[in-house]
Amino acid sequence: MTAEIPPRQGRTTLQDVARLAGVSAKTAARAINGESNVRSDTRERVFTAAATLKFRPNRLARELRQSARTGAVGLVIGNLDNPFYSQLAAGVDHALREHDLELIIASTDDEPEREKVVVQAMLERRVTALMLVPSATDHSYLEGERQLGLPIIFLDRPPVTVVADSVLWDNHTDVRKAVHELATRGHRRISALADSPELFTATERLTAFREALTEAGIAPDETLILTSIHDATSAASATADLLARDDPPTAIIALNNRISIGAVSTLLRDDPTCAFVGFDDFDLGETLGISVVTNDPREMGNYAGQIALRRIREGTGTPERISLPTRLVQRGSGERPASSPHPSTRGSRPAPGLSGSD
Amino acid sequence: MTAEIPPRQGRTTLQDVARLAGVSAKTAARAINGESNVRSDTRERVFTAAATLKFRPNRLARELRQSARTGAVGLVIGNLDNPFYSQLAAGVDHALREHDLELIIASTDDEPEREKVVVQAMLERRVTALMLVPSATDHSYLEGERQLGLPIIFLDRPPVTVVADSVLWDNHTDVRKAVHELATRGHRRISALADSPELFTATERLTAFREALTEAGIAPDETLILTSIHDATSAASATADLLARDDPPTAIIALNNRISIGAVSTLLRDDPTCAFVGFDDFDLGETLGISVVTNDPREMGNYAGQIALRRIREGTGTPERISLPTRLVQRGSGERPASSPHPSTRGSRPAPGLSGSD
DNA sequence: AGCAGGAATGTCATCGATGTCAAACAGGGA
DNA sequence: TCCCTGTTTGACATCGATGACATTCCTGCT
Repeated sequence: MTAEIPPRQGRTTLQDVARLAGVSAKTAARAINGESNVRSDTRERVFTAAATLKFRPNRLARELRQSARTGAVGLVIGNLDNPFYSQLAAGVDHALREHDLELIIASTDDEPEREKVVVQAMLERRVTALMLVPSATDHSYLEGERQLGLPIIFLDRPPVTVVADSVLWDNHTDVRKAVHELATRGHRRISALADSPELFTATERLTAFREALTEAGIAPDETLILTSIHDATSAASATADLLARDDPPTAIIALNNRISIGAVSTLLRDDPTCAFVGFDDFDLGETLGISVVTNDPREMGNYAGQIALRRIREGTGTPERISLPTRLVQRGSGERPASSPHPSTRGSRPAPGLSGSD
Repeated sequence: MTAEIPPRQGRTTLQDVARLAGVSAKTAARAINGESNVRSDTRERVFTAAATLKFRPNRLARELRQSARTGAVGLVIGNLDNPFYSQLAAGVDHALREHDLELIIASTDDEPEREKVVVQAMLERRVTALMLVPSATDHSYLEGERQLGLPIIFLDRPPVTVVADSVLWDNHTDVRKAVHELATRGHRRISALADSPELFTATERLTAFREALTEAGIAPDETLILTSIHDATSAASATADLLARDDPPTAIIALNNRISIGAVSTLLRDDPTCAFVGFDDFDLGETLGISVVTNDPREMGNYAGQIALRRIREGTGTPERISLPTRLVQRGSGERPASSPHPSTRGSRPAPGLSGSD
């Protein structure tokens, strides 16, 4: 007759494979998942059937059934535009890579409200672990999940109202060391540029900065401490403003990567004599001879990923708080004596004081 | 009696909420999803019940039921470490942001085999759309999905054996313009540094380079064309080798971002006299006065994201092939006449010829 | 009061894979 | 040949939310 077999709508399912192989769905599943206790000839038949039908298992169904362990990990960061965050993500990606885990990434632009929204979405998707660079200050909304056994790992900034693992930087040691170095070379007017004081890292580093000044016998001059600098552009103009003061600083320390970039670009143009130490490394930092307190965001991401993997395997236990070391890389830009003469030409070429030498 | 209500294992479900609110699961669902035809007092009861139980809907279940439209988009890129890719991802993220779509990111390190694996995983997770920077050269394995109506968008490099939308750069116009500029200023020995010839972008840009030379009446000198440069480090040494030749080029053009960084770092140290044009912008590029053919990966990601959104809404139609313009930004590093004197000091400071002026 | 008709709610099956448990089967020993 | 044990296989319920459809509840109107 004209009765045709209607072409199957949508994707082929395990049922279809089973039907074609002449077995039950369960047996097909056993074969596909490589379970033992399947006769090798049936296994073959199932495989060819699956290949013929281009069968693609549906993870949603599988994960729904085996509730609790999905194959997705959620990562919440500030913004993929910022190399700090994207390298962090690269590190996490690297750690998860071999373990059949997918990485769901969402960015918050450091807005607490958005953090809640994207975390919510991830929880609805039942991620196996949640990793986040927090922007919100209250994380009690995660308490329920923690009790349900969801591994939660905080990166770069610690959890506030919830107990969870965290991987942070040692924001003190090398910042202090850098300041001490500057003080040793005779600098007394040292300026610090930082992001918003609401950010954990900013206040930590500023605290270290102030302590180091005090230790060096220098009274912190609050007019030299500029905060709430969110991007390279404002860092650049803040630096220019500093230099234009009647009594400008002889050294500047920038407390994150974007601020470093902005400050360096101003210094390269305007003032070759000001000593400088940046935070986080950047392209050409070595070539230009810029001293930095450097860290490797990939390492942080990778480390946090390892913790996540362990928690997934072994269940959550006593939360860990890891502090990763930074590294002070002296490349010369912090060594300029405060007494160097100003060049007569402004902006005609990069500051020699900032260039690589060794 | 001692019969206690056992504390519910695992997460609360819609059933639990319904039970507590004294309605059926379906009604609870209607209330939660904001459907009409729910009396406001029942809606209230459901909401408070949901809040009490901290109910979190299970997207896996929902998406399994409504097969076809999940809320996840898959993005396959080379490597989050590379700012080109991470900014691409930032652009996609930005485009999807307001549409309740999650972004699943996987990286291939540009290995064709890995591409298949991660794409496979995304398909199993039933992404609503697939966006990828392809590394494989054969994409016939995607044909089935295409026929099932899955929107597939290629970025940066075109699809080969499958029909799909693609968003590419105009790899010709500005490369040619840059070469013409150099030729106009008298350069005859112009070197090009490119990535692997298997990469679409590398060969396209090299083709443009060769054509431009020919148009300018210069016979392409193959010894000046170096390929298979994969990272900044090898670009730096390749550049150093070039400069050390008996008859070094007077101008160099780098054909992607990592190569640009590497070349610039060598030029800054070793040879201020060689003219240079980079590809893709980078931090401090402006400050250092490096001329570049620039593009905005975020724009590409965003654009591709828009296409994905449209395809998701309106279904796939005739595939589009979009070519985004680049921009030639002249900042001085390409203007150095070939006859400039070599400086006597090597490596003592950045090349004035490469520094920003005006 | 009776009734039409829309609003509100409920029942049941379903999405696709898999855990549970039982049935069918095969092979070896008595 | 028959029984026993271990291996393969299958039937069925389940994960949680929701679509299709049925039922009950109102409200206004004759």
